[in-house]
Amino acid sequence: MTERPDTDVLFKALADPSRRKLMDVLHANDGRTLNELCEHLDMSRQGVTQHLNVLEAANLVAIVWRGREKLHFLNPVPLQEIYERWIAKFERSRVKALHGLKQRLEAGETIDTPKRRKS
Amino acid sequence: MTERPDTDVLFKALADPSRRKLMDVLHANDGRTLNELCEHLDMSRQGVTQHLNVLEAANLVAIVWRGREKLHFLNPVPLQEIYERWIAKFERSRVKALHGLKQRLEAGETIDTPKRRKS
DNA sequence: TCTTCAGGCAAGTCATTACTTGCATATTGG
DNA sequence: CCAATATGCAAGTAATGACTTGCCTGAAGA
Repeated sequence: MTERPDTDVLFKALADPSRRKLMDVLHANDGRTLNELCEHLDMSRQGVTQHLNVLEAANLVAIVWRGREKLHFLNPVPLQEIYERWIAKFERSRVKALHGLKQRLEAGETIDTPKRRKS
Repeated sequence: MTERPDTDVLFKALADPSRRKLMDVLHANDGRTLNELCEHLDMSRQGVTQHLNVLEAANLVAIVWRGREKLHFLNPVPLQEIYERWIAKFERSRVKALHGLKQRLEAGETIDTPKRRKS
């Protein structure tokens, strides 16, 4: 049960606030050009381009050329993979997890600790 | 509609394959000690500790001390935030997005392009 | 046609991150 | 009480990532 190769690309694409912002902007109004997107980010055009390349590599954004301008469209499909692989899977185990906690704690004696600080 | 501050910490925590692996291991069997977790990762104990600290900061893993050993438990709650803030939100707009694509393309004339290569 | 506009490519810088090694501390079991 | 075990803390390194600047190319419109 090893990880699909594009999973890493996907998560890394979502890991940057500027890229999430770009997705938000596209979500509000899909099909924008590069220059339009630049107006929402406080960085150089090339910076935005690089972020968009990452999103495109993760298949979260699709590109269509219209003449000299580049239109960007959201593709939410990969997000579905995250849902299935992560959210659903872990949500199902929520009750189980808390149950396991109790079991383990009751097995060992000590619970609270003296000298150890960190949580 | 700006991003909650812990959102970034959460996404960054999920962005590393070793950390996702740790979550998988905990999902398979919750409540493991640090040493047990180390057996599944090909790196030094301190490396694993640092990854676990990131997961703990993101509130994805909870720690309980039992004597000298540190038990780790999954907390799937933050994943739910991702679902609501990201998956559900963008999934709802899937049809809308593709519709917008058609509209934009029909508005402009050119669709296919000559000299431009990329995508 | 020729200037303006939209965007690409390359290389360099700076910060962050992943990981290591070495040593210190607390707990447990004999 | 003491050796072995479980983990923490600090500092260093090497790689990755985010962003910039400068220059180049192709399409549009007066």
